[in-house]
Amino acid sequence: MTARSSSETTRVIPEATVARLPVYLRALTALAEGGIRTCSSEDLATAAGVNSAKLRKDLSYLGSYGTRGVGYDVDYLRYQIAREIGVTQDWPVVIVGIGNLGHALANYSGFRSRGFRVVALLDADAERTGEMVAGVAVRHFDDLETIAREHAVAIGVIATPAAAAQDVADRMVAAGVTSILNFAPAVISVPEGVDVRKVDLSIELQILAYHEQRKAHGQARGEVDGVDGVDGVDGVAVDGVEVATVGGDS
Amino acid sequence: MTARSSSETTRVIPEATVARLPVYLRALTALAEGGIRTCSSEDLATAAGVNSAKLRKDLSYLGSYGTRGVGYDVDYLRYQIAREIGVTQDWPVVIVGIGNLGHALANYSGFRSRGFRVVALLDADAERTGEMVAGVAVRHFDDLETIAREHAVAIGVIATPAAAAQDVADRMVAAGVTSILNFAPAVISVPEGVDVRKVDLSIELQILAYHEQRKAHGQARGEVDGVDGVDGVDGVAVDGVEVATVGGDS
DNA sequence: TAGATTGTTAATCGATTAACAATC
DNA sequence: TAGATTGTTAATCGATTAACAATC
Repeated sequence: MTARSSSETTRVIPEATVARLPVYLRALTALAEGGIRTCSSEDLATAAGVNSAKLRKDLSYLGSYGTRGVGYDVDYLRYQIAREIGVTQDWPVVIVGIGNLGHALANYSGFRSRGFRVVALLDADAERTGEMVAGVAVRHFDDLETIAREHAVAIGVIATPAAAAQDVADRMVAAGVTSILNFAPAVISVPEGVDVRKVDLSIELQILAYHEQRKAHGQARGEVDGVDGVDGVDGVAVDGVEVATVGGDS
Repeated sequence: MTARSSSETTRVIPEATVARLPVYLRALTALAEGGIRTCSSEDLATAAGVNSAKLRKDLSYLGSYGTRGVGYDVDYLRYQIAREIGVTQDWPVVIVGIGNLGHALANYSGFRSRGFRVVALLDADAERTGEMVAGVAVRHFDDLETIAREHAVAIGVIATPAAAAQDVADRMVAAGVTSILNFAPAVISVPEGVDVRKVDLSIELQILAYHEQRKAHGQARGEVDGVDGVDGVDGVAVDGVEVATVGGDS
Protein backbone atom coordinates (compact mmCIF):
# COMPACT_ATOMS: atom_id res chain seq x y z
CA MET A 1 0.00 0.00 0.00
CA THR A 2 2.33 2.65 -1.21
CA ALA A 3 1.04 6.12 -0.67
CA ARG A 4 1.12 6.72 -4.36
CA SER A 5 -0.24 3.51 -5.73
CA SER A 6 -3.19 2.08 -3.89
CA SER A 7 -4.74 5.43 -3.16
CA GLU A 8 -5.45 5.58 -6.87
CA THR A 9 -8.65 3.61 -6.44
CA THR A 10 -12.18 4.85 -6.89
CA ARG A 11 -11.60 8.04 -5.01
CA VAL A 12 -14.31 10.49 -5.87
CA ILE A 13 -13.78 13.64 -3.90
CA PRO A 14 -16.69 16.11 -3.79
CA GLU A 15 -15.96 19.48 -5.37
CA ALA A 16 -16.68 21.32 -2.15
CA THR A 17 -14.04 19.20 -0.45
CA VAL A 18 -11.52 19.70 -3.24
CA ALA A 19 -11.93 23.46 -2.86
CA ARG A 20 -11.08 23.21 0.83
CA LEU A 21 -8.06 20.97 0.60
CA PRO A 22 -5.77 23.90 -0.27
CA VAL A 23 -7.08 25.70 2.80
CA TYR A 24 -6.17 22.78 5.00
CA LEU A 25 -2.79 22.59 3.35
CA ARG A 26 -2.08 26.21 4.14
CA ALA A 27 -3.28 25.82 7.71
CA LEU A 28 -1.03 22.79 8.19
CA THR A 29 1.94 24.70 6.82
CA ALA A 30 1.24 27.50 9.26
CA LEU A 31 1.06 25.03 12.13
CA ALA A 32 4.27 23.34 11.04
CA GLU A 33 6.02 26.70 10.84
CA GLY A 34 4.82 27.34 14.37
CA GLY A 35 6.64 24.22 15.47
CA ILE A 36 3.53 22.15 15.98
CA ARG A 37 4.00 18.46 15.18
CA THR A 38 0.58 17.07 16.00
CA CYS A 39 -2.89 18.53 15.95
CA SER A 40 -6.47 17.45 16.52
CA SER A 41 -9.23 17.97 13.97
CA GLU A 42 -10.43 20.74 16.24
CA ASP A 43 -7.06 22.52 16.11
CA LEU A 44 -6.79 22.24 12.36
CA ALA A 45 -10.40 23.23 11.82
CA THR A 46 -9.84 26.38 13.82
CA ALA A 47 -6.71 27.22 11.86
CA ALA A 48 -8.54 26.66 8.60
CA GLY A 49 -11.69 28.49 9.57
CA VAL A 50 -14.14 25.61 9.27
CA ASN A 51 -15.86 23.39 11.82
CA SER A 52 -14.25 20.15 12.84
CA ALA A 53 -17.07 17.91 11.64
CA LYS A 54 -16.65 19.21 8.14
CA LEU A 55 -12.90 18.86 8.32
CA ARG A 56 -13.04 15.24 9.41
CA LYS A 57 -15.62 14.47 6.77
CA ASP A 58 -13.40 16.06 4.14
CA LEU A 59 -10.30 14.20 5.27
CA SER A 60 -12.21 10.95 5.28
CA TYR A 61 -12.42 11.13 1.49
CA LEU A 62 -8.64 10.96 1.29
CA GLY A 63 -8.18 8.05 3.63
CA SER A 64 -7.46 7.52 7.31
CA TYR A 65 -4.46 9.63 8.06
CA GLY A 66 -5.19 10.36 11.70
CA THR A 67 -4.94 8.37 14.91
CA ARG A 68 -7.98 8.07 17.14
CA GLY A 69 -7.40 9.49 20.55
CA VAL A 70 -4.34 11.33 19.29
CA GLY A 71 -4.94 13.44 16.22
CA TYR A 72 -2.91 14.06 13.07
CA ASP A 73 0.79 14.24 12.43
CA VAL A 74 1.12 17.68 10.85
CA ASP A 75 3.86 16.88 8.35
CA TYR A 76 2.38 13.57 7.32
CA LEU A 77 -1.09 14.97 6.72
CA ARG A 78 0.40 17.93 4.92
CA TYR A 79 2.23 15.66 2.55
CA GLN A 80 -0.84 13.54 1.94
CA ILE A 81 -2.96 16.53 1.07
CA ALA A 82 -0.26 18.06 -1.12
CA ARG A 83 -0.01 14.75 -2.96
CA GLU A 84 -3.77 14.53 -3.34
CA ILE A 85 -3.95 18.03 -4.78
CA GLY A 86 -0.98 17.35 -6.98
CA VAL A 87 1.40 20.02 -5.75
CA THR A 88 4.24 17.81 -4.64
CA GLN A 89 5.71 18.77 -8.00
CA ASP A 90 5.68 22.18 -9.64
CA TRP A 91 3.22 23.01 -12.38
CA PRO A 92 4.48 25.26 -15.17
CA VAL A 93 2.16 28.21 -15.70
CA VAL A 94 1.91 31.00 -18.28
CA ILE A 95 0.39 34.38 -17.56
CA VAL A 96 -1.13 36.27 -20.46
CA GLY A 97 -1.77 39.99 -20.13
CA ILE A 98 0.96 41.92 -18.35
CA GLY A 99 -0.99 44.96 -17.24
CA ASN A 100 -1.29 45.97 -13.61
CA LEU A 101 -2.85 42.70 -12.59
CA GLY A 102 -0.47 40.59 -14.68
CA HIS A 103 2.38 42.42 -13.02
CA ALA A 104 1.03 41.67 -9.59
CA LEU A 105 0.53 38.02 -10.46
CA ALA A 106 4.01 37.72 -11.94
CA ASN A 107 5.46 39.12 -8.74
CA TYR A 108 3.34 36.99 -6.45
CA SER A 109 5.68 34.74 -4.51
CA GLY A 110 2.83 32.54 -3.36
CA PHE A 111 2.72 30.77 -6.70
CA ARG A 112 6.30 29.66 -6.46
CA SER A 113 5.98 28.42 -2.92
CA ARG A 114 2.72 26.61 -3.48
CA GLY A 115 3.44 24.36 -6.38
CA PHE A 116 3.54 26.61 -9.42
CA ARG A 117 6.27 28.04 -11.59
CA VAL A 118 5.61 30.90 -13.96
CA VAL A 119 7.47 29.90 -17.11
CA ALA A 120 6.38 32.79 -19.27
CA LEU A 121 4.75 36.21 -19.31
CA LEU A 122 3.02 37.09 -22.56
CA ASP A 123 1.47 40.25 -23.89
CA ALA A 124 -0.08 41.14 -27.23
CA ASP A 125 1.52 44.55 -27.20
CA ALA A 126 4.79 44.24 -29.13
CA GLU A 127 6.02 47.33 -27.32
CA ARG A 128 6.23 45.32 -24.14
CA THR A 129 8.24 42.48 -25.56
CA GLY A 130 11.53 42.27 -23.78
CA GLU A 131 10.37 44.33 -20.82
CA MET A 132 11.54 42.80 -17.59
CA VAL A 133 8.87 41.91 -15.06
CA ALA A 134 9.75 40.11 -11.88
CA GLY A 135 13.08 39.31 -13.44
CA VAL A 136 11.55 37.75 -16.50
CA ALA A 137 11.44 39.14 -20.03
CA VAL A 138 7.96 39.64 -21.43
CA ARG A 139 7.42 37.81 -24.71
CA HIS A 140 4.87 38.26 -27.43
CA PHE A 141 1.54 36.47 -27.22
CA ASP A 142 2.29 34.82 -30.55
CA ASP A 143 4.96 32.77 -28.80
CA LEU A 144 2.31 31.09 -26.67
CA GLU A 145 2.14 27.86 -28.62
CA THR A 146 5.90 27.43 -28.78
CA ILE A 147 6.37 28.12 -25.10
CA ALA A 148 3.42 26.05 -23.98
CA ARG A 149 4.60 23.02 -25.91
CA GLU A 150 8.20 23.46 -24.84
CA HIS A 151 7.37 23.56 -21.16
CA ALA A 152 4.35 21.26 -21.34
CA VAL A 153 2.22 23.99 -19.84
CA ALA A 154 -1.18 22.71 -18.73
CA ILE A 155 -2.31 25.74 -16.75
CA GLY A 156 -2.79 29.25 -18.11
CA VAL A 157 -3.76 32.49 -16.41
CA ILE A 158 -5.71 35.16 -18.28
CA ALA A 159 -5.16 38.70 -17.01
CA THR A 160 -6.20 40.60 -20.13
CA PRO A 161 -9.11 42.97 -20.68
CA ALA A 162 -12.45 41.24 -21.11
CA ALA A 163 -12.50 41.80 -24.86
CA ALA A 164 -9.40 39.67 -25.38
CA ALA A 165 -10.27 36.84 -23.02
CA GLN A 166 -12.07 34.50 -25.41
CA ASP A 167 -9.35 34.75 -28.04
CA VAL A 168 -6.65 34.11 -25.48
CA ALA A 169 -8.58 31.13 -24.15
CA ASP A 170 -8.96 29.71 -27.65
CA ARG A 171 -5.28 30.01 -28.33
CA MET A 172 -4.37 28.55 -24.98
CA VAL A 173 -6.54 25.55 -25.69
CA ALA A 174 -4.98 25.22 -29.14
CA ALA A 175 -1.58 25.25 -27.45
CA GLY A 176 -2.52 22.35 -25.20
CA VAL A 177 -3.54 24.21 -22.06
CA THR A 178 -6.35 22.34 -20.28
CA SER A 179 -6.87 24.43 -17.16
CA ILE A 180 -7.48 28.17 -17.18
CA LEU A 181 -7.69 30.69 -14.39
CA ASN A 182 -9.59 33.66 -15.76
CA PHE A 183 -9.29 37.11 -14.20
CA ALA A 184 -10.93 38.91 -17.10
CA PRO A 185 -14.50 39.93 -16.37
CA ALA A 186 -15.93 37.86 -19.18
CA VAL A 187 -17.50 34.47 -19.64
CA ILE A 188 -15.29 32.31 -21.79
CA SER A 189 -16.29 29.08 -23.43
CA VAL A 190 -13.95 26.18 -23.82
CA PRO A 191 -14.19 22.63 -25.14
CA GLU A 192 -15.17 19.72 -22.97
CA GLY A 193 -12.25 18.59 -20.87
CA VAL A 194 -10.88 22.06 -20.25
CA ASP A 195 -11.43 23.48 -16.76
CA VAL A 196 -11.99 27.15 -16.19
CA ARG A 197 -12.03 28.89 -12.87
CA LYS A 198 -12.88 32.51 -12.57
CA VAL A 199 -11.86 35.26 -10.22
CA ASP A 200 -13.79 38.46 -10.52
CA LEU A 201 -12.98 41.30 -8.18
CA SER A 202 -16.09 43.31 -8.92
CA ILE A 203 -18.32 40.35 -8.34
CA GLU A 204 -16.83 39.74 -4.92
CA LEU A 205 -17.41 43.34 -3.97
CA GLN A 206 -20.95 43.23 -5.28
CA ILE A 207 -21.76 40.21 -3.17
CA LEU A 208 -20.49 42.11 -0.14
CA ALA A 209 -22.53 45.14 -1.19
CA TYR A 210 -25.67 43.04 -1.29
CA HIS A 211 -25.23 41.94 2.31
CA GLU A 212 -24.09 45.38 3.34
CA GLN A 213 -27.23 46.89 1.92
CA ARG A 214 -29.36 44.52 3.93
CA LYS A 215 -27.47 45.34 7.11
CA ALA A 216 -27.94 49.05 6.49
CA HIS A 217 -31.60 48.26 6.04
CA GLY A 218 -33.45 51.53 5.98
CA GLN A 219 -30.80 53.76 7.46
CA ALA A 220 -29.08 56.15 5.12
CA ARG A 221 -25.45 55.67 4.24
CA GLY A 222 -22.87 58.39 3.91
CA GLU A 223 -22.26 59.63 0.44
CA VAL A 224 -19.02 61.48 0.57
CA ASP A 225 -17.01 61.76 -2.55
CA GLY A 226 -13.54 60.64 -2.16
CA VAL A 227 -10.57 60.03 -4.24
CA ASP A 228 -10.94 57.65 -7.00
CA GLY A 229 -8.92 54.89 -8.38
CA VAL A 230 -5.39 54.41 -7.43
CA ASP A 231 -2.84 51.82 -7.92
CA GLY A 232 -1.07 49.49 -5.65
CA VAL A 233 1.78 47.17 -5.56
CA ASP A 234 2.95 44.49 -3.35
CA GLY A 235 4.04 41.03 -3.46
CA VAL A 236 7.30 39.41 -3.82
CA ALA A 237 9.13 38.87 -6.96
CA VAL A 238 9.34 35.63 -8.69
CA ASP A 239 12.23 34.61 -10.66
CA GLY A 240 13.81 32.44 -13.22
CA VAL A 241 11.06 32.46 -15.70
CA GLU A 242 10.33 33.83 -19.05
CA VAL A 243 7.82 36.46 -19.59
CA ALA A 244 5.67 37.51 -22.38
CA THR A 245 2.22 38.89 -22.45
CA VAL A 246 -0.79 39.79 -24.28
CA GLY A 247 -3.44 42.24 -23.66
CA GLY A 248 -3.47 44.84 -21.02
CA ASP A 249 -4.84 44.46 -17.61
CA SER A 250 -8.14 43.81 -16.17
CA MET B 1 -46.20 48.82 -5.23
CA THR B 2 -43.23 51.01 -5.86
CA ALA B 3 -40.20 49.16 -7.03
CA ARG B 4 -38.34 50.29 -3.98
CA SER B 5 -40.91 49.83 -1.30
CA SER B 6 -42.95 46.68 -1.59
CA SER B 7 -40.06 44.55 -2.75
CA GLU B 8 -38.67 45.07 0.73
CA THR B 9 -40.78 42.21 2.07
CA THR B 10 -39.60 38.88 3.33
CA ARG B 11 -37.23 38.34 0.45
CA VAL B 12 -34.77 35.67 1.37
CA ILE B 13 -32.42 35.13 -1.51
CA PRO B 14 -30.25 31.99 -1.37
CA GLU B 15 -26.52 32.67 -1.17
CA ALA B 16 -25.87 30.75 -4.38
CA THR B 17 -28.29 33.05 -6.15
CA VAL B 18 -26.81 36.19 -4.63
CA ALA B 19 -23.41 35.13 -5.93
CA ARG B 20 -24.79 34.87 -9.46
CA LEU B 21 -26.69 38.15 -9.57
CA PRO B 22 -23.53 40.13 -10.39
CA VAL B 23 -22.87 37.71 -13.24
CA TYR B 24 -26.31 38.35 -14.66
CA LEU B 25 -25.81 42.05 -14.22
CA ARG B 26 -22.61 41.96 -16.22
CA ALA B 27 -24.19 39.82 -18.93
CA LEU B 28 -27.10 42.25 -19.22
CA THR B 29 -24.72 45.16 -19.50
CA ALA B 30 -22.90 43.38 -22.30
CA LEU B 31 -26.17 42.70 -24.11
CA ALA B 32 -27.26 46.33 -23.69
CA GLU B 33 -23.95 47.53 -25.07
CA GLY B 34 -24.53 45.24 -28.02
CA GLY B 35 -27.74 47.10 -28.71
CA ILE B 36 -30.02 44.31 -27.55
CA ARG B 37 -33.22 45.52 -25.94
CA THR B 38 -34.97 42.27 -25.12
CA CYS B 39 -33.74 38.78 -24.35
CA SER B 40 -35.12 35.41 -23.35
CA SER B 41 -33.92 33.49 -20.31
CA GLU B 42 -32.09 31.27 -22.77
CA ASP B 43 -30.23 34.24 -24.28
CA LEU B 44 -29.26 35.64 -20.92
CA ALA B 45 -28.31 32.26 -19.54
CA THR B 46 -25.95 31.72 -22.44
CA ALA B 47 -24.38 35.15 -21.96
CA ALA B 48 -23.93 34.46 -18.27
CA GLY B 49 -22.66 30.93 -18.65
CA VAL B 50 -25.40 29.13 -16.72
CA ASN B 51 -28.40 27.08 -17.78
CA SER B 52 -31.72 28.78 -18.27
CA ALA B 53 -33.59 26.81 -15.62
CA LYS B 54 -31.19 28.05 -12.98
CA LEU B 55 -31.40 31.58 -14.29
CA ARG B 56 -35.20 31.65 -14.15
CA LYS B 57 -35.19 30.12 -10.70
CA ASP B 58 -32.72 32.76 -9.54
CA LEU B 59 -34.70 35.62 -11.03
CA SER B 60 -37.88 34.30 -9.47
CA TYR B 61 -36.47 35.20 -6.04
CA LEU B 62 -36.38 38.85 -7.07
CA GLY B 63 -39.88 39.04 -8.47
CA SER B 64 -41.56 38.70 -11.84
CA TYR B 65 -39.66 40.99 -14.13
CA GLY B 66 -40.17 39.12 -17.38
CA THR B 67 -43.08 38.69 -19.76
CA ARG B 68 -44.24 35.20 -20.65
CA GLY B 69 -43.99 34.52 -24.31
CA VAL B 70 -41.70 37.51 -24.76
CA GLY B 71 -38.73 37.54 -22.42
CA TYR B 72 -37.03 40.29 -20.43
CA ASP B 73 -36.48 43.94 -21.16
CA VAL B 74 -32.70 44.22 -20.84
CA ASP B 75 -32.53 47.66 -19.26
CA TYR B 76 -35.39 47.06 -16.90
CA LEU B 77 -34.03 43.77 -15.62
CA ARG B 78 -30.59 45.28 -15.36
CA TYR B 79 -31.89 48.04 -13.17
CA GLN B 80 -33.84 45.65 -10.97
CA ILE B 81 -30.81 43.46 -10.38
CA ALA B 82 -28.55 46.44 -9.74
CA ARG B 83 -31.04 47.70 -7.20
CA GLU B 84 -31.32 44.32 -5.57
CA ILE B 85 -27.54 44.06 -5.24
CA GLY B 86 -27.34 47.62 -4.07
CA VAL B 87 -25.10 49.09 -6.74
CA THR B 88 -27.40 51.77 -8.04
CA GLN B 89 -25.32 54.02 -5.81
CA ASP B 90 -21.58 53.96 -5.30
CA TRP B 91 -20.03 52.34 -2.27
CA PRO B 92 -16.96 54.01 -0.83
CA VAL B 93 -14.10 51.53 -0.45
CA VAL B 94 -10.65 51.64 1.14
CA ILE B 95 -7.75 49.50 0.01
CA VAL B 96 -5.08 48.64 2.55
CA GLY B 97 -1.70 47.38 1.37
CA ILE B 98 -0.37 49.17 -1.67
CA GLY B 99 2.02 46.55 -2.99
CA ASN B 100 1.77 45.04 -6.45
CA LEU B 101 -1.72 43.74 -5.88
CA GLY B 102 -2.92 46.89 -4.17
CA HIS B 103 -1.61 48.86 -7.13
CA ALA B 104 -3.49 46.67 -9.54
CA LEU B 105 -6.68 46.96 -7.53
CA ALA B 106 -6.35 50.73 -7.26
CA ASN B 107 -5.99 50.97 -11.01
CA TYR B 108 -8.82 48.60 -11.73
CA SER B 109 -11.41 50.59 -13.61
CA GLY B 110 -14.01 47.91 -13.06
CA PHE B 111 -14.60 49.02 -9.51
CA ARG B 112 -15.57 52.48 -10.54
CA SER B 113 -17.91 51.32 -13.25
CA ARG B 114 -19.59 48.67 -11.13
CA GLY B 115 -20.71 50.56 -8.10
CA PHE B 116 -17.59 51.21 -6.06
CA ARG B 117 -15.39 54.20 -5.44
CA VAL B 118 -11.94 53.88 -3.95
CA VAL B 119 -11.79 56.70 -1.43
CA ALA B 120 -8.39 55.90 0.03
CA LEU B 121 -5.23 53.88 -0.39
CA LEU B 122 -3.45 53.04 2.81
CA ASP B 123 -0.12 51.49 3.58
CA ALA B 124 1.73 50.89 6.82
CA ASP B 125 5.03 51.89 5.25
CA ALA B 126 5.50 55.60 6.02
CA GLU B 127 7.90 55.80 3.08
CA ARG B 128 4.97 55.37 0.75
CA THR B 129 2.85 58.11 2.23
CA GLY B 130 2.18 60.72 -0.40
CA GLU B 131 3.13 58.47 -3.28
CA MET B 132 0.68 58.86 -6.11
CA VAL B 133 -1.06 55.73 -7.26
CA ALA B 134 -3.77 55.89 -9.90
CA GLY B 135 -3.95 59.59 -9.29
CA VAL B 136 -4.47 59.26 -5.58
CA ALA B 137 -2.03 59.97 -2.78
CA VAL B 138 -1.25 57.01 -0.57
CA ARG B 139 -1.91 57.71 3.09
CA HIS B 140 -0.69 56.07 6.22
CA PHE B 141 -2.57 53.12 7.64
CA ASP B 142 -3.03 55.04 10.88
CA ASP B 143 -5.41 57.33 9.04
CA LEU B 144 -7.82 54.46 8.49
CA GLU B 145 -10.24 55.35 11.26
CA THR B 146 -10.41 59.02 10.31
CA ILE B 147 -10.94 58.28 6.65
CA ALA B 148 -13.40 55.47 7.21
CA ARG B 149 -15.57 57.60 9.46
CA GLU B 150 -15.34 60.61 7.21
CA HIS B 151 -16.46 58.73 4.14
CA ALA B 152 -18.71 56.27 5.95
CA VAL B 153 -16.73 53.41 4.49
CA ALA B 154 -18.46 50.08 4.97
CA ILE B 155 -16.29 47.98 2.68
CA GLY B 156 -12.56 47.40 3.02
CA VAL B 157 -10.09 45.52 0.87
CA ILE B 158 -7.06 43.83 2.40
CA ALA B 159 -4.11 43.47 0.02
CA THR B 160 -1.35 43.13 2.58
CA PRO B 161 0.94 40.19 3.32
CA ALA B 162 -0.70 37.39 5.31
CA ALA B 163 1.05 38.38 8.53
CA ALA B 164 -0.65 41.76 8.62
CA ALA B 165 -4.13 40.67 7.63
CA GLN B 166 -5.63 40.04 11.05
CA ASP B 167 -4.43 43.32 12.44
CA VAL B 168 -5.74 45.20 9.44
CA ALA B 169 -9.08 43.44 9.78
CA ASP B 170 -9.29 44.31 13.47
CA ARG B 171 -8.62 47.95 12.78
CA MET B 172 -11.05 48.04 9.90
CA VAL B 173 -13.75 46.64 12.14
CA ALA B 174 -12.87 49.16 14.83
CA ALA B 175 -13.24 51.88 12.20
CA GLY B 176 -16.75 50.76 11.34
CA VAL B 177 -16.06 48.59 8.31
CA THR B 178 -18.53 45.70 8.19
CA SER B 179 -17.59 43.99 4.92
CA ILE B 180 -14.10 42.86 4.05
CA LEU B 181 -12.63 41.48 0.86
CA ASN B 182 -9.46 39.66 1.84
CA PHE B 183 -6.71 38.97 -0.68
CA ALA B 184 -4.15 38.00 1.92
CA PRO B 185 -3.56 34.24 2.14
CA ALA B 186 -4.66 34.04 5.74
CA VAL B 187 -7.77 33.19 7.68
CA ILE B 188 -9.02 36.22 9.52
CA SER B 189 -11.60 36.22 12.26
CA VAL B 190 -14.09 38.99 12.70
CA PRO B 191 -17.03 39.66 15.01
CA GLU B 192 -20.54 38.54 14.24
CA GLY B 193 -22.15 40.86 11.75
CA VAL B 194 -19.02 41.44 9.72
CA ASP B 195 -18.82 39.72 6.35
CA VAL B 196 -15.59 38.45 4.94
CA ARG B 197 -15.03 37.19 1.45
CA LYS B 198 -11.74 35.77 0.39
CA VAL B 199 -9.89 35.65 -2.88
CA ASP B 200 -6.85 33.44 -2.95
CA LEU B 201 -4.91 33.07 -6.15
CA SER B 202 -2.92 30.05 -5.08
CA ILE B 203 -6.00 28.21 -3.98
CA GLU B 204 -7.65 28.69 -7.34
CA LEU B 205 -4.57 27.32 -9.06
CA GLN B 206 -4.40 24.40 -6.68
CA ILE B 207 -7.98 23.46 -7.41
CA LEU B 208 -7.12 23.47 -11.11
CA ALA B 209 -4.01 21.43 -10.40
CA TYR B 210 -6.10 18.80 -8.65
CA HIS B 211 -8.30 18.31 -11.69
CA GLU B 212 -5.35 18.55 -14.03
CA GLN B 213 -3.62 15.79 -12.17
CA ARG B 214 -6.63 13.55 -12.55
CA LYS B 215 -6.81 14.26 -16.27
CA ALA B 216 -3.18 13.30 -16.67
CA HIS B 217 -4.08 10.13 -14.81
CA GLY B 218 -1.31 7.68 -15.28
CA GLN B 219 0.33 9.30 -18.23
CA ALA B 220 3.46 11.23 -17.50
CA ARG B 221 3.41 14.96 -17.64
CA GLY B 222 6.12 17.08 -19.02
CA GLU B 223 8.67 17.30 -16.30
CA VAL B 224 10.99 19.78 -17.84
CA ASP B 225 12.86 19.85 -14.62
CA GLY B 226 10.87 18.39 -11.86
CA VAL B 227 11.15 20.67 -8.99
CA ASP B 228 10.14 18.98 -5.86
CA GLY B 229 8.08 21.42 -3.95
CA VAL B 230 6.02 19.70 -1.35
CA ASP B 231 4.95 22.77 0.18
CA GLY B 232 1.73 23.86 -1.26
CA VAL B 233 -0.47 25.66 1.01
CA ASP B 234 -3.05 28.20 1.01
CA GLY B 235 -6.60 28.23 0.39
CA VAL B 236 -9.80 29.92 0.58
CA ALA B 237 -10.72 30.29 4.02
CA VAL B 238 -13.70 31.58 5.42
CA ASP B 239 -14.32 32.43 8.80
CA GLY B 240 -15.89 34.44 11.31
CA VAL B 241 -19.18 35.22 9.92
CA GLU B 242 -19.73 34.36 6.41
CA VAL B 243 -17.57 32.86 3.92
CA ALA B 244 -17.55 32.75 0.31
CA THR B 245 -15.58 31.42 -2.47
CA VAL B 246 -14.60 32.65 -5.73
CA GLY B 247 -14.41 31.35 -9.08
CA GLY B 248 -16.64 28.96 -10.79
CA ASP B 249 -15.50 26.46 -13.22
CA SER B 250 -16.81 24.73 -16.14
C1' DT C 1 -8.55 1.02 32.12
C1' DA C 2 -10.21 5.89 31.31
C1' DG C 3 -9.94 9.67 28.39
C1' DA C 4 -9.50 11.49 23.98
C1' DT C 5 -10.36 11.87 19.29
C1' DT C 6 -11.04 9.91 14.81
C1' DG C 7 -13.87 8.15 10.97
C1' DT C 8 -18.57 7.21 9.74
C1' DT C 9 -23.45 7.23 9.87
C1' DA C 10 -27.72 9.33 9.29
C1' DA C 11 -30.48 13.31 9.38
C1' DT C 12 -30.99 17.83 7.67
C1' DC C 13 -30.43 21.42 4.78
C1' DG C 14 -29.72 23.87 0.51
C1' DA C 15 -28.95 23.92 -4.56
C1' DT C 16 -29.88 22.19 -9.10
C1' DT C 17 -32.64 20.58 -12.70
C1' DA C 18 -36.42 19.12 -15.65
C1' DA C 19 -40.91 19.61 -16.66
C1' DC C 20 -45.01 22.13 -17.33
C1' DA C 21 -48.98 25.04 -16.29
C1' DA C 22 -49.77 29.84 -16.67
C1' DT C 23 -50.02 33.45 -19.71
C1' DC C 24 -48.32 36.81 -22.90
C1' DT D 1 -55.73 31.33 -31.85
C1' DA D 2 -51.01 29.28 -31.99
C1' DG D 3 -46.48 29.80 -30.56
C1' DA D 4 -43.31 31.21 -27.28
C1' DT D 5 -41.47 31.75 -22.91
C1' DT D 6 -41.89 32.77 -18.11
C1' DG D 7 -42.45 31.48 -13.20
C1' DT D 8 -43.15 27.58 -10.26
C1' DT D 9 -43.39 22.93 -8.77
C1' DA D 10 -41.45 18.76 -7.47
C1' DA D 11 -37.87 15.52 -7.83
C1' DT D 12 -33.05 14.86 -7.44
C1' DC D 13 -28.70 15.69 -6.09
C1' DG D 14 -24.96 17.27 -3.22
C1' DA D 15 -23.21 19.50 1.05
C1' DT D 16 -23.39 20.22 5.96
C1' DT D 17 -23.85 18.91 10.57
C1' DA D 18 -24.44 16.42 14.89
C1' DA D 19 -23.84 12.42 17.12
C1' DC D 20 -21.46 8.37 18.32
C1' DA D 21 -19.25 3.85 17.82
C1' DA D 22 -14.63 2.50 16.97
C1' DT D 23 -10.25 2.60 18.73
C1' DC D 24 -5.94 4.67 20.03
